[in-house]
Amino acid sequence: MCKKKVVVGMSGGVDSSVAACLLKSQGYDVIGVTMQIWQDEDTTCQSENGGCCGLSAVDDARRVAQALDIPYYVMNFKAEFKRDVIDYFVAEYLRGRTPNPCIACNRYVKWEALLRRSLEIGADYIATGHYARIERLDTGRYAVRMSRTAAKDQTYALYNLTQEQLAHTLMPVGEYEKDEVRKIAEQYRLPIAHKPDSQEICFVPDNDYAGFIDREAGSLVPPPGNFVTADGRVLGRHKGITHYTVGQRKGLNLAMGRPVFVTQIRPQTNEVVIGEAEDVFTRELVCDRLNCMAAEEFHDGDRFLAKVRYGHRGTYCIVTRIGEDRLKCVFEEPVRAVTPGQAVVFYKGEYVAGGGTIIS
RNA sequence: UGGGCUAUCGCCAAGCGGUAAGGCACAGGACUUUGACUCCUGCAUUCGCUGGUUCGAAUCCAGUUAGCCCAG
Repeated sequence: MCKKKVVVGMSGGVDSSVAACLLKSQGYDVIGVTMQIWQDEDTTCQSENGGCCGLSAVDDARRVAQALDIPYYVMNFKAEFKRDVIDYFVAEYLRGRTPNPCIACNRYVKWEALLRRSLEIGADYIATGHYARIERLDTGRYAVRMSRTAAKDQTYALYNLTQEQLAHTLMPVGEYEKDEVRKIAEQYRLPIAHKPDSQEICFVPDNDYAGFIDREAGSLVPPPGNFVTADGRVLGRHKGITHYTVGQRKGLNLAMGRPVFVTQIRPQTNEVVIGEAEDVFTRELVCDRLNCMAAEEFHDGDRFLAKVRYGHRGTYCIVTRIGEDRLKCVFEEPVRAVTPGQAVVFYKGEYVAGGGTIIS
């Protein structure tokens, strides 16, 4: 018999480690790979030499691979990551939009680049530690399905994967609850069983993404401008549109006596529009750059549960085609902070039907 | 130059002789494989200044300073 070969993207965290573990016990020929995407060589070297912390992603992943007795490699994807994630991220902010780097990273780096290279070395699949399931539907199409834990569902960030990519992907962790995953990590005595999960944008460790953009884009960064109301009244000065996103409250430095929020960013006039809490709600949006997943295509009148951000519970909407690659969604109730640049993901039941990028 | 009004945390604002509410802003934390939202905690030994009356004043009195309004 010929064991299926699978490359597991290992971040050094609990989930991807358990994914590798599960696949191995399921009989796959497992290869562990950590994608080097932005870390400095220096940093990696330092911690590898056993400095004070010694807890880099690579270190942890390597130790897990050792514990599982699987081959382990580090692959360099810095160029792809720079082009498809960082440059995109910065360019979007300069345009006054709010990108989702994880979605770009998933589609273009984790899947496109890693999958290609994995196939090249003879793998049949790649696998990750995402809380999601991949299934082949009766229609023959592949789709991402919500993880068994509704509380820990990561399908939103995966809506943009292609059929081809899905056909070569495994997500074993999606069948388990989060605490089950931790238990498995403990059972197998994986060295990272107790690492905390969660982080901010991985390539902005200090969480100062505006400062990151300043360093990346330099003189291209838009200058300070006015905070205005929808009817044009000037309320104050802002630090530059890259510091803001729709729905934002904190950091405005506007003492209006009540909380106020960003309702719109106008790159043309370099203005940030401020409004009341209720002004942040809208009933419709337009998106483009569509990707179909469970759905073969989108039809006028289709009704989906739509998520407008990671962690959104979802709101039902009716879609209408308004262009070759463009859709209008009308929600059944108001949705908060629909933000250009973010993704809208459509669900049919537990399956991702598809999605697109919000443009207004 | 007369007359009046107001001066309390970065902003707004309670307080009316009994030992400084609250909101906004801000800071820290929680939550979170994006940005946000949300939640929790913190935030004036001091009330424009100087004296006085009181057991006791941000609260009463006098003077002083600043801003605003009306008159000229």
